Amino acid sequence: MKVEKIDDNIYEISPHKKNNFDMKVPVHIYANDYILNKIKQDRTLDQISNVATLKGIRKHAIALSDAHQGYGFCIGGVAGTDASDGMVSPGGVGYDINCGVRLLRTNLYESDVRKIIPDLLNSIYRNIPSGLGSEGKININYTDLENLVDNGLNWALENGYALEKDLEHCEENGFLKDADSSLVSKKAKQRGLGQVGSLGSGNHFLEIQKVDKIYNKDIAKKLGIHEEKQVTVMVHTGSRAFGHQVCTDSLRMVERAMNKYGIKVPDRELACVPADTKEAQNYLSQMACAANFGFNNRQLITHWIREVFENFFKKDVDELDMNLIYGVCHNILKKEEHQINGKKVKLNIHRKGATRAFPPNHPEIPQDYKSIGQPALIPGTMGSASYLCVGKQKAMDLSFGSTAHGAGRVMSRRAADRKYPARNVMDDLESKGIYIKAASMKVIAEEAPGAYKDVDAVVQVSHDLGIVEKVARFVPIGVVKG
DNA sequence: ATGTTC
Repeated sequence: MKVEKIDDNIYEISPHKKNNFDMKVPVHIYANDYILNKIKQDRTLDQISNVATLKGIRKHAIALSDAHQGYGFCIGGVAGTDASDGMVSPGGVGYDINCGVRLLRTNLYESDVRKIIPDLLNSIYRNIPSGLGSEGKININYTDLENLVDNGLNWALENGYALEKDLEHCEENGFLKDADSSLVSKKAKQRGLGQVGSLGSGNHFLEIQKVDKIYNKDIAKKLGIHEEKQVTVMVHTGSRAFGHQVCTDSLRMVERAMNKYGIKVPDRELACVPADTKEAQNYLSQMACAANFGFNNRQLITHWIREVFENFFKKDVDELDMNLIYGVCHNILKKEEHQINGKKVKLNIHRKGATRAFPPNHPEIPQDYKSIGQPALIPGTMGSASYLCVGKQKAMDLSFGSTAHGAGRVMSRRAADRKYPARNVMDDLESKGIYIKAASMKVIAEEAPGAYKDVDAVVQVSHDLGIVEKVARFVPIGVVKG
């Protein structure tokens, strides 16, 4: 497979025949030498080239600077398919539907939290169920859950778990309208029922961070970030077993439909059906339910974090300025309008391990952020930095308005578990002044910083390409891992 | 990511 450098930080794989399937568009890879070398070490380029063979794909298939191998599609991938009859693929969203990140600010400083960080984290840990199979602490029945997934964050708002302004600062206002819970299996509902408001496991985390560096003071100020050492809180989780089951169910449905319609793809994991089939629409409605689960999951966790801070600092949310800066989705499919060769087209944008990064004045941006662009959050792995960026016009040209979603693995969980003893990882973090509270030692090894790419390099590529602008960098003080 | 193997 020939990978050709066509510009600074841009590599291309030209369309060619691949296992008897024609690539319909080129692959574009956004990387520097270090990242491209990492990306070449797994099946990423093979997978994104397969994506380029899908019927109805437009312009280019994209591997972002955090790309690594996933199920069917690579993670750190973006593909836009014709919204009328192009392919819709559950693997292009992934199992953790609407995994995402939100960033809360505070008016506290490192000196306010440093000494009490173990107590603060323990308290958060007690208040927010974490770990594999963890169950939320609210009691809801099937009807409640159906309301929750059908109405997104409006459910949280009505039930006293959200502020009006939380919704305004959330991608899609925390509500995908295509949701139809009557299409979701009883099994998905049953698995999700106890998990609303739980952190989960793997790379999901909750971090108390401090501002490490501000790159653009004016934009930072508009986002409520004022100086170094200001404390922020970041939440990274998704739709738990509910979304996982929706993906499993949908893959099975789509595989059956492919047999029925006689659709062939170069990799079985790329199961897909055209957008104008009932199966594609069924998947999109179920995916919307899982997305709405994810929005509410992060919202409940936010609510409980606020409670803990209120108790600790004896001040309310307003006094602490614990406002949501923004919340983004990582794994999601959206019907969006884009321009290709000067023509407006409607596309189903699959973002898998990719963050929407719309430029200033885009209609989807909240009113108070219109002039600065959509905040795009790019978390690192535990012990490394996270970034707050804003989307730029170039993102519309290069990546369907998207950027990377995180550092991106370079090593499988199993390999990391073998290579990094959890004790050593914890000692390393503590020597850097990072306190960690984890549900298991295994997760610490699997999520060792060395198992990921360098997030600074990942973000720098997006910044240098001009698809986002760096606004601020954050480093953790304390981490809760599921 | 996930009651980590339908």
